[in-house]
Amino acid sequence: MNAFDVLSDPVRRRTLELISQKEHASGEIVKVVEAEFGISQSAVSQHLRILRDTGFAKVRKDGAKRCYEIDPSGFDDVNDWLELLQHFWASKMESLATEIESGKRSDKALN
Amino acid sequence: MNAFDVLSDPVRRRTLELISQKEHASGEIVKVVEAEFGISQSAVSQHLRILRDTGFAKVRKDGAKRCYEIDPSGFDDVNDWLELLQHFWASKMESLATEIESGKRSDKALN
DNA sequence: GATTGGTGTTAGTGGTAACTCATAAAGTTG
DNA sequence: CAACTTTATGAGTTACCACTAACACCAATC
Repeated sequence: MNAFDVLSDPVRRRTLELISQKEHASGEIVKVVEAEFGISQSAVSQHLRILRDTGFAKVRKDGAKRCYEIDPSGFDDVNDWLELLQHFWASKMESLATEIESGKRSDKALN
Repeated sequence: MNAFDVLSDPVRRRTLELISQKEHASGEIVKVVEAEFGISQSAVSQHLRILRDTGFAKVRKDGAKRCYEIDPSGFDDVNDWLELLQHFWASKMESLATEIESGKRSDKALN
């Protein structure tokens, strides 16, 4: 599954919000998500699997519990793509600014 | 449709790549996407409608042609969410770094 | 070691989104 | 104005993804 597909699900985004602040046991995440979205433990567990498989979350065993924390590497593709795009239109804005600037200069020259 | 849902589609991402560099007529986008993804003009047009409706693209009429250019405002939600999240784990990293730093200091103190 | 708690997995189902096909609308050209 | 170009829209179909239900697995507790 693609990094953008991962982020397109609101349950997964909420989960990432939770584990980005501090690590959380699976059960804690289930509690919150169950309350806010009304879905089952199984559903949450499947989302957690996706977050693991796509590099958005890391797991640590603590007895029977599984503690999830954020894994920044999952965001690399997304960040790269967004930065590339914003670079493009930023440079377009720059050349527009330059154009306006040179326009101003022309105006001055005409005066 | 959510901003993240918009970006989850590869055709829409490719389209945004195209129009972020310079404005393109609908037909030009169709040509590229048709070649790369093998989908119809209709499908592309429907994607363009989504990009319009969600604030990712702006349109300019030029006779029968419609020229699409990027609209940065669509990215606001995405950028905000990502920045918030990265802020969280960045501060977590900071406190970890502080912890390590203070650990080093303790080591020195022990020597 | 039986039972309970915590979590993950699998099979099957329903809803949604992306597609095609057909058609409309609006502009251009001969 | 008829034919053609360019783009958008609507109806209908298909594929996929998120969900539930049932079960499996492992650890803890009595």
